[in-house]
Amino acid sequence: MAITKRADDYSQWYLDLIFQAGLAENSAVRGCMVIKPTGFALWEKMQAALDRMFKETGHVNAYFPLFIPKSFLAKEEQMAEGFAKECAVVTHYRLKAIPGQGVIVDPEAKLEEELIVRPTSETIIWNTYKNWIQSWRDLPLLINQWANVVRWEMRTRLFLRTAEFLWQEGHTAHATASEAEEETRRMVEVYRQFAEEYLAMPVLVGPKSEGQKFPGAIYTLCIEAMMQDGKALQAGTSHFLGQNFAKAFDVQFTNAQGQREYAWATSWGVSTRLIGGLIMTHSDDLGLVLPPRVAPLHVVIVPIFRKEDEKLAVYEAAHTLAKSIREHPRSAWLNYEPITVKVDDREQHQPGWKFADWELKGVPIRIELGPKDLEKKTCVIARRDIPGKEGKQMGIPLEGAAQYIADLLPQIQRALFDKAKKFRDAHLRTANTYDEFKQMIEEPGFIWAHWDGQRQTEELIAAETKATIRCIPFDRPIEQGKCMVTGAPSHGRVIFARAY
RNA sequence: CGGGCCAUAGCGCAGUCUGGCUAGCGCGCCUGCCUUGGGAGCAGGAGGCCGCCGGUUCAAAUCCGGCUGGCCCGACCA
Repeated sequence: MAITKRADDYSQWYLDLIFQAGLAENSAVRGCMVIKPTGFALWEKMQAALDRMFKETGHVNAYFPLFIPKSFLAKEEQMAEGFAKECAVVTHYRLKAIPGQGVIVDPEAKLEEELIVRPTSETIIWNTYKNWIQSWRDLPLLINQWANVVRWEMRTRLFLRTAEFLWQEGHTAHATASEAEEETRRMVEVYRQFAEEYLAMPVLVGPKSEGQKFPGAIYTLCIEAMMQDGKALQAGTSHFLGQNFAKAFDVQFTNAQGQREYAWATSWGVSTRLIGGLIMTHSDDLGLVLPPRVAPLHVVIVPIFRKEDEKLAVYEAAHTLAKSIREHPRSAWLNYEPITVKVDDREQHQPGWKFADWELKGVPIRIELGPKDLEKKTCVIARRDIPGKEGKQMGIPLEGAAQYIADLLPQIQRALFDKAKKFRDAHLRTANTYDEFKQMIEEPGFIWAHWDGQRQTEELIAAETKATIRCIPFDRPIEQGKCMVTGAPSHGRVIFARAY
């Protein structure tokens, strides 16, 4: 029943929380999860906000096939190499029923060319773009897809790494390199904004090292977040693909000067992994803590009463209050969606049980309403981000409660971001020597260190310490130094950490 | 793919070593009473092919053989 404490076993806490809050569970299919209604509602909130931001930056949605002919994957060499080891492959198109033995794969029904279940859609999409792009006037092509993808991972963890996951993948085509690079940068900025303003999750933004970039990319920009155990989570990536895919799929257009050119590409994505990141950024030993801007339910009202007449009066007041909150003027801050409220009228549970239950579910605001409050025409408002007595405000007049809540939600959002940022910054440290680094990496957090820019050096560090370069932040200080391993010159520190 | 462990009620487990009684416990579920301002209490009740197949035995959850599924630890990863 009780959730494992974070301090005792962080990963067990994470799993306990997901099961008990009812976000997801393991399915009958190895490595694939069932996202339960509560978890999916969270995903829908994220989708809605992101989709809006994509549209505001000029993108439109489309949908491409789940299956990709095997030969497509081979056309872009780096991609084939990067994903070959984790692809699900469809080899047959039919089963055969054998009486008494169930079904077998019909050996007669072998596909001429195997189909890959998409691990990402660059190949099928660029194969399609070939037909869509002829002129510079067809560009830019700014398309996003909401989809599921499959990567056959050896070891999986709910939300963070599952064999199948939900995501969005943007795939754009541009007439010039600089336009595509601008797009790459624009979209990582959209992700930063989403992570920080909706998920209240502070992130570092910048390129990945050569060794960590996406297969097939010229470079990869990322947002990188720190979890409460000090490990890094890659929360979103935006890739500049150069002309790699245009060349692989022969996507050429005629420019304004009448010359044939290959198109320039970007791709960018975030996934249901963000739900894992959200959990590991804010939640506590009592359960989930949701930032108001992505919380499917903002307010829950717990009625308290003894006798039948009290019950009637309390319920009536609770529903009146709920109505006043729902009908409160909408704000841009919630994308003009209403504040969502639920009156917890479950008769089989007592108030104390309900308090704990809603804390587990992460609802940002809980209102307690009982006979004592009704006498004074007030209510008690409790903040999820400040558990216990300190987060309770007594004597809020029922009249002004809706306004109070409308004001409180942004404060909670802000407090969550500030707390997470304070934690992140407190766990950003600097190492000057490799010995110092090795010692520091055993403690939670990120480390700023000088690196010579060489892939082999990063690989050596990873092999010896399990730490990788997470990000080369755009806003890092310019600082001349020497690589902590090789002593070769470095023009600035990069961020190292152990990662999920 | 290497190493370790597990399979008994919806969930978590005991029982297996040393074969034998009606297979048990906690949580959850159902009914009723009582309670409700931080995870209440009492009473009654439902729920099992003991993973599957075979063997030993008068007798198997328990011993033996095989199979299947799952979990954990390592190498790969959004």
